[in-house]
Amino acid sequence: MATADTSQRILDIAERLVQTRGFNGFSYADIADALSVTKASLHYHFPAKADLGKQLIERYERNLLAALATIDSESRDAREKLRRYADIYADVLRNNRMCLCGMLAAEFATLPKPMREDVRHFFDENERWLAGVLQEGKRERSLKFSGSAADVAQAVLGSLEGAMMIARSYGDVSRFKAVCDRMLGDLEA
Amino acid sequence: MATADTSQRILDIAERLVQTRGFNGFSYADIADALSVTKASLHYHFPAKADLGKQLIERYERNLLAALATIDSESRDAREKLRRYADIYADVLRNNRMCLCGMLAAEFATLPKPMREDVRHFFDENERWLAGVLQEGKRERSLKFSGSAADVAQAVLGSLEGAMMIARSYGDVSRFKAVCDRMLGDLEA
DNA sequence: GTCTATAGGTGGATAGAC
DNA sequence: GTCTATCCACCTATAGAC
Repeated sequence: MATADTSQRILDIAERLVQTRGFNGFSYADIADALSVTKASLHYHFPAKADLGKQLIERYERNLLAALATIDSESRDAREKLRRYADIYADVLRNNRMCLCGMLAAEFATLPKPMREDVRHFFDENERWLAGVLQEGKRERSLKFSGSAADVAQAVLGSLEGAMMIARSYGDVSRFKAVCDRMLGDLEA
Repeated sequence: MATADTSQRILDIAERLVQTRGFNGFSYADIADALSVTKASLHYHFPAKADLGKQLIERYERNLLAALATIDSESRDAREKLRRYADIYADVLRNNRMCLCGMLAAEFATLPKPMREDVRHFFDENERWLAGVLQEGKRERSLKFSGSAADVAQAVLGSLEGAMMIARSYGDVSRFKAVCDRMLGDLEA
């Protein structure tokens, strides 16, 4: 479709801005410039910046869950699922972006409350999916780890978010890939 | 000393603000309120916010390097050094703060250039020290890992920063401790 | 070194015409 | 739905008195 509706185009621009500059690092004026509309017309679609932020997270989570469903349906084993999950992060970084919610986690204390709950929910869903994959991998013997799947899921998520954030400071995707491959290698049976 | 000089008191307040709210999340007015002085007097000590930010990172790094020197001199083996390194992060988180440079890494794209270089330098120093400790641990057999010490150092730093950032979103230090203990356990021989 | 006062700009947000 | 015009709060920063 060449004609995405206006709200979606606003969200596209805003998403890029948050992932590169943070929620406190962009303004309605930035979006207005990029879209060649006025600030006032943006307020028609998203009355307050908090509304925009909340819908941003919710769309981001929906898109991720859809991607995870695709991975679930297309992968042969848990090992492959985990590899493809990490690839999602690498692709984001390749566009010089940070994970939307990783970025918002840093700004957590300054976020409107409704956004905070959504950020946590995003992490919860990631860990839930990861724990499932890890458990599956242990059962089928494509993955190995000690301790609970939930604990490992938290460690994996934290590693990816942290490595991503640091690698972006160096503008160096290979740095992320190295950390990533190491972690995946350790988990593979 | 009850009488720290004014510049240091300004840096103390600013440090807390950056670690909790980010560099774009506080203003000179916030510091002025906390110190009961006017904004204008702050500009006498730090003409521009970029100057304040730069000195903030440099002091933070000096303090960290001093702490690492203490760890080096007081620890029996590399295993203990690594544990105490992780404890520094846990203590920061216990004060509801994020690592100063982890925070700035998220805001990297919006930072004044001189601050960016200092942030990277901070990470470099952390990794350099970590790689030394890891190498030492391998030699003396208190630590074990595959691959290069430099690669593992990057993974460790990324894990701690990421786990810290996510745990802070939940206001849950035990979440960080769990990830941390798991990682350290894997590295101990 | 700290103050008052203020400049000059940008932030999010609203009213009302078209 | 998008525009012009505007509000008001806040931002970083400076000038100049004390």
